[in-house]
Amino acid sequence: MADMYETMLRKLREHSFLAQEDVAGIMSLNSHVRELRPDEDIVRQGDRPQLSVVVLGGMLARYHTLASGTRQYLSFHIAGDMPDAQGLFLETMDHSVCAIDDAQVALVPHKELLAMFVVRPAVGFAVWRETLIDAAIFREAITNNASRAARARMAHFFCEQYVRARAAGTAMPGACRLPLSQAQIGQTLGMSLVTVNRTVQALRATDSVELREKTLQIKDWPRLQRLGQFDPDYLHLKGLPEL
Amino acid sequence: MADMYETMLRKLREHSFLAQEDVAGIMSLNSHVRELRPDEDIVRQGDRPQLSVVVLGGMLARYHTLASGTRQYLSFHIAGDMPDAQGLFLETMDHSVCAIDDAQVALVPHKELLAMFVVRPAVGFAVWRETLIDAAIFREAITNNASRAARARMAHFFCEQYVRARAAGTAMPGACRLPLSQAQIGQTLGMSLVTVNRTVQALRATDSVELREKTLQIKDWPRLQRLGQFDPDYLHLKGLPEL
DNA sequence: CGGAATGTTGATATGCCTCAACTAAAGTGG
DNA sequence: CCACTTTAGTTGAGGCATATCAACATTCCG
Repeated sequence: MADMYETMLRKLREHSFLAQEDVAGIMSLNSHVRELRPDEDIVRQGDRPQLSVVVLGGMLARYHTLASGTRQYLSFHIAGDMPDAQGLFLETMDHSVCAIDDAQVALVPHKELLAMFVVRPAVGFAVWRETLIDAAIFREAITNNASRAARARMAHFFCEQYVRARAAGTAMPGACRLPLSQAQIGQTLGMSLVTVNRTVQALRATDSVELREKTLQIKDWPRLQRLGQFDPDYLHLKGLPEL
Repeated sequence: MADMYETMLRKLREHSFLAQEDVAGIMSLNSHVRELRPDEDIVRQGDRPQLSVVVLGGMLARYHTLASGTRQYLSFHIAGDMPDAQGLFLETMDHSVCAIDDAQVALVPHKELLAMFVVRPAVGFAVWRETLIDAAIFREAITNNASRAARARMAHFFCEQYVRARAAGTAMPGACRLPLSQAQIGQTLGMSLVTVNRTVQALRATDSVELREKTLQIKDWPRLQRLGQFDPDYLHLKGLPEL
């Protein structure tokens, strides 16, 4: 299984320069690995976590629970992501984090991370950058959900998931894993299950993507990108692999 | 006019403890004040800013520009907010920042802030916390736009603006300034201008809020809160003033 | 004072939601 | 290993919330 240090370094180096001492600092962090089952929560709304999560494998999600009990998924996280970095500085969680499929995470004590940020500011800045990219992704989701019609909205979502999988190194050529049910996609994009189903079919009919058996098959990237009006700038990826 | 150091300290102290030396560090920052006219941009999508913005007075907004040319407003910012803190760590802006009405901002060089974060980590952590609360607000906007019907969505939005104005000290008793046109509200909540107009009226009919002449009048806070299913936890305000 | 931006109202169209039924696949226990 | 149950996906029909179009009222502002 993936090593935490390697996974974390890979991700941070995507956008930040780390000196020898910074790397050494990261390598000195204590952590332990935990396996998660599908739908299992790792942090819950209202919690005051003392550990930070680094995704090693599988997919995690953040979500809000509404008064009615329904979920709103906010973001999805794959290898290298730190889906609860905010827990480092905000007392209580305003959302929950769960596993989507089987997942492996590393847990690092907040104390150790904070102590390192003081000694090696560059590491703190790199993780900060990470949380800022997160925020950029949230902003894009606002725009996507508020101002694009169903088909474009879903196309955009698929584009993002694919590009991020590419960047994380978890994609196959022209495809990536997307272990979401249609119901979950609905709770992400704010559309009903029925509309999700029909929109998936509408996209399939464009011959640009296909979602089958938890795998997203990209059949015509330029067309999909056009359909979703997708511009990857907001992901702030430096060396975006050619698509 | 408001003093930058005072405004900034007030805001940071809402959630963070600052030692004497941290305060001294902030007081030593160089800055200059700039006046903005309504709709004037201070940072644009694609820019690489070298200065950070602190809002002293008036209201600023962040927004995306879509391919079609229409705007999607992402967030609104009042006294104490740092609406482009992300520019500190991300090369290029993925969105723009503009003034909504007449506004005053202080501009602080990135270099000075970054140097201070190294010397006084607590100041960096406080600003980081600030950006994390920002992200929490974005997440709530995702949920609001994706999963609430027009009336609840607008009620929730009004609740947020009022509570934040209270926290920033810019509110009057039972009212706050909200200098948005109905068109802008539509570009925030993802609804058409016509729907905004009718929804404003629908809310007025509930006798819980009234939006008139750029002022939000809270007439029945518990009812408005109920209508918008508003729970202020996500704003991470410590000493939330009683409402 | 005249023109532009903002707000208001009515009528019509439509995209998406809801309800409902059914199929297919996957997991479970005897 | 097969009956049984549950979950996931699919399809059709009807209704409603919201978009769109269009006209007019009002306020703002140069």
